[in-house]
Amino acid sequence: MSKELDKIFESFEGNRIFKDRSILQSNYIPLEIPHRNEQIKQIASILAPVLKGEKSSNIFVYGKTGTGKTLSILYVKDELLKRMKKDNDTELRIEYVNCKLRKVSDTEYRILAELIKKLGGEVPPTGLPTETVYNKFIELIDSKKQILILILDEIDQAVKKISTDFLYNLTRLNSELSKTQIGVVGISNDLTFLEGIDPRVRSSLSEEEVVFSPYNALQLQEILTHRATPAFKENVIEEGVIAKCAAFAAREHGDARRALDLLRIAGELAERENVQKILLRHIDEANIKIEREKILEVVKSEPKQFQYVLYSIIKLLERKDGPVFTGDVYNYYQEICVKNKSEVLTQRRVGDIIQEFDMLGIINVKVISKGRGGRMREIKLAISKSLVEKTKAIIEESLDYNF
DNA sequence: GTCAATTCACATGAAAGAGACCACGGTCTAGTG
DNA sequence: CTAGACCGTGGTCTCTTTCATGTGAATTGACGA
Repeated sequence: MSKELDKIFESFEGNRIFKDRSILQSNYIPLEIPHRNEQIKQIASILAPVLKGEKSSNIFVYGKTGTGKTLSILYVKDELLKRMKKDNDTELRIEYVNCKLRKVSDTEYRILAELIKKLGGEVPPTGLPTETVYNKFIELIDSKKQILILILDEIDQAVKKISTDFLYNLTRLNSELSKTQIGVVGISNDLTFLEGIDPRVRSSLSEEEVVFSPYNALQLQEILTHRATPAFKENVIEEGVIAKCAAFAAREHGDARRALDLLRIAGELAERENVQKILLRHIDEANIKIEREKILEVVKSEPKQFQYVLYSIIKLLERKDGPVFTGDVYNYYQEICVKNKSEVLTQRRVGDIIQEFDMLGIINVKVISKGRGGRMREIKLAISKSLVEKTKAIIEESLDYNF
């Protein structure tokens, strides 16, 4: 419904750019997935037995972000469900869970809770022993004869946060079920993920493996064209825009999601400016905007202590050229805490916080050794000057005492 | 001059604590007949 | 007698602290040429 309304509003508001914006959104599942036929066929043939009521092999899917893993799996899922015969006595259920989404499911408990919810059960958000939740899950799925395929997206993240026990339990689950059989599809961004896993779990979990290699610029270009044609009105894209988008994303290890985001944001920018076409410069602007919003959003939502640490880094780097080191940051951070009458975290913790900022791409961190001078992190900012100023302003707002 | 041991200033890991949140079951209270 | 309020216990979850161990290269100092 809302999609239809979008269309209506867009055409009424004198929109000159978009025909159907939703096509460029990352959760949109297109009818065709270019350059992934091989993988889709592979997955489909592995999962095919479930149509006859037999258990399929477990699959492990690798590939970096934005290479179409999730999309392909969901596509196969839909096709399978479409072809499922109604008269079959064993039911087929396929459930998808993203293990990374914070607040949704990044612990064993929550993944199970999420699954139970999808299967129509009910489980409180916390408070129960995990054991109970397991039992409830087993009870729920074993109530009738069915085949269950669990798609666990970003499973590497889950294991990092939980432990491999979870996977072990999962693979062992089949032996505890009498009527139902479970197949697991694990999706991982990390190609080396299975290396550190218990061999028993590894062998049962990755009976089959499917690899998604990154798209190259040419393929990205085709994908973009494929989506842009129905999404935009005719002749609103300047020559070379698509190519530029593709080039940008190809630099980011062929991330198609990124490319689509770029194109969509560029479109929105053009629309807001009320110009007729998406120009090349809109891509640049979109690129900056995505970066900027991502980072400012993060900084805003980060707790006070994190902000203090980041502020220390910014201030210290402002004062002197070249990198700063863990110790400097910690000292300055302590000062800030004292002056703002806030509690001071231990150095151990601050070290972790610094590393988290690195992961977020706000700073660049390298561990260096200065010989007898010790071993420490070398910290540099990884964002543009103007963005730093903006970040600083945001943090200063929440500071009682300004420097 | 050479080489291994030492040393610095942290990094990195593991474990456990604090405090918020919550479910569950039992007990107490107040309202009802 | 019963429904709802009110606890106490035991669970999860996140953020931290504590304790322990690891680490890369400049520095040191013993050694031999």
